[in-house]
Amino acid sequence: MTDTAPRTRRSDATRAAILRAARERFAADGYDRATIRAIAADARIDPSMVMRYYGSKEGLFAAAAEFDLRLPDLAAVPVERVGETLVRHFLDRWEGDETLAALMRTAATNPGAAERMRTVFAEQLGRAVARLGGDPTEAPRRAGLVAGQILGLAFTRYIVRLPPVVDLPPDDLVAWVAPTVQRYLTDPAPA
Amino acid sequence: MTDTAPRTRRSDATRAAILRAARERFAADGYDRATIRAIAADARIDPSMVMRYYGSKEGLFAAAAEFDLRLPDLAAVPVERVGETLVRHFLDRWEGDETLAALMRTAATNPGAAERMRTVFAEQLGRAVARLGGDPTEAPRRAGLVAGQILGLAFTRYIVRLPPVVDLPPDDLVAWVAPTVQRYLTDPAPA
DNA sequence: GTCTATAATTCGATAGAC
DNA sequence: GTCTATCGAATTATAGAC
Repeated sequence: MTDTAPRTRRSDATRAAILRAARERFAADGYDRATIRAIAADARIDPSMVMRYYGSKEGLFAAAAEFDLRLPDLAAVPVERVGETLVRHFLDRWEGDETLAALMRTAATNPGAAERMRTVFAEQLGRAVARLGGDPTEAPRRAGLVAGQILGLAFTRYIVRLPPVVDLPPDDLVAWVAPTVQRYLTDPAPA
Repeated sequence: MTDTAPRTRRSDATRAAILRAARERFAADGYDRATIRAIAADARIDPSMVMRYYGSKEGLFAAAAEFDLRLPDLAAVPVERVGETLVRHFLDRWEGDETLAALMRTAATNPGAAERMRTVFAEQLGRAVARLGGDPTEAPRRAGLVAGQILGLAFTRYIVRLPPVVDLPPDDLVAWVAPTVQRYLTDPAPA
């Protein structure tokens, strides 16, 4: 143990560059069309490095698709503004991070990514909704309805890029959609 | 012109079988993962037949992705029930036809399919919304918001298959979501 | 009209030199 | 640690026999 390279101190920079390029490519092209070769070219390294560091394309995607919604604590905001808070948070969150787009594009055809998506929304959003109080047995359903509206917004704005939705300024979007989320979260279940 | 095969009467049955199989495969797997070989195998014909009839994989998809939302005339229903009518119609429409799922899966990564999707929703849903009366300059935006909610519902229920949304009976789904669509269609624009 | 055979690519993954 | 070389598999598309 008296060698000159004491630490397992490989090129963490390379590793990070791969991950960054992978996120971009997966976001832009989805799982199938994003090739290891293209990702490696973006990261300015050899394709075989990707295999060395992440084992396989699936392993790389698993690492690239780690996603924390970073949801705020809904118990800390006035209950009548949870809808607005949540919509604005999601808009901010994914305007600055393409990972969710990558996950959506991939989940459309890849079962593993769909499973990941189910986990992310059931656990993270489910937990945030549960903290609002209310009937605990209803929390998953309310979270599911919110996910439906939020993901539909993401799909039309960032994936399909429907012009009227793309052109709407964030504030207008919040004004339109927040009441929907508010209702899914706090209104009594319909008869 | 006195031949024994007077009509360009090729095997229309084969052509239809290809189209049916293509719709199923594209719906289940998306564009990239749905191979011509698999589609041909489903249709019990040779892969080269697909090329003969549709020219290319893109040509086949274009034919398979023709999609008519078959929207009802919203001017013919009581204005306070247009939301309910629309949500119920969409649920019925795509429970019985996988083409929309195929289009969504493919639009996630294929620019041509995304363009098709924009056209379908802008033209068909846009026209239906315009028939409701109201400010014509607002119709596209309202249609876009409705598309966001509706497609999000489809994405969570049929693509990602989020359990709480999958488990909700259609009637409950209508009860929850119809007010949202109703508001996007008929409420005054928020300040 | 239908099928066989194959061309031309492209991709993920591996082996091994340096 | 990084790269060269290549394998084996899968794909779309074409040429041509029957």
